[in-house]
Amino acid sequence: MGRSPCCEKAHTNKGAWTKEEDQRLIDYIRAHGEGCWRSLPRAAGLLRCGKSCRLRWINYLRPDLKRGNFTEEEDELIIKLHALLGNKWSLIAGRLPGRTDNEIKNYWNTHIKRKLISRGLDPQTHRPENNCTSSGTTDEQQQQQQQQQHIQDLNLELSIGPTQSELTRPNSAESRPQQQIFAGNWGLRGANCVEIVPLKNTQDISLL
DNA sequence: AATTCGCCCAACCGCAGTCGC
DNA sequence: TGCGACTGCGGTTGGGCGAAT
Repeated sequence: MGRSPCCEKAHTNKGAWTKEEDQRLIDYIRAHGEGCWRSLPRAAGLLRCGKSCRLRWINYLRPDLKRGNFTEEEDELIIKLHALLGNKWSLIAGRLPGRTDNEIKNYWNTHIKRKLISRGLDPQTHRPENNCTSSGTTDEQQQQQQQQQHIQDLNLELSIGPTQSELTRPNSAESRPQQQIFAGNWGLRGANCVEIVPLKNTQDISLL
């Protein structure tokens, strides 16, 4: 027996949202707030599953969303955060007000990946793709190496502590050794990565 | 003008974590 | 303590659209 489906698929709409559906969702959330996604579609009179409503709200309808192109500063910040956190899009989005994880993920896959490749860097590891280059490095390559060195110089040190619920639950957090990821001056607090905290100094990531 | 190609992004899917009973 | 329900996340897909031919 597999897990039960998140919703009754036979009676739900799929695909692009209509303006009317958007408006219903906005009206409902304005009146009742976010949450209870499972019961929201029925309460709001939408033939959608809760997951779909949540995604639509978070990625498209939320009033605090910043639409439009990413700035050069945002680009660099995403690159730094990705070097720090990997594909933790929700965490990265948390440091970019008005941007969603989906938006950043898409932007990464369509723009930044290519940007890094053109700099000769591996998009996943942020290291030079071809480290067996022979003699005669160009200025551009030297620049790339300096940039890579800059990322490595961040002296990243992440520490992951217990979540709030773990802290309040007996026999959980205190009985478990603290997990640490030595990745720089930034610590991740909570398994859900609720916040990123500076551990020593922040001068290398002044944008954060 | 018609067709093809490639890019972009909204939306879906499956999994894992968390919560409540 | 175990289990089911619910939520959130990351990977992937596919439709729309503009550029190229």
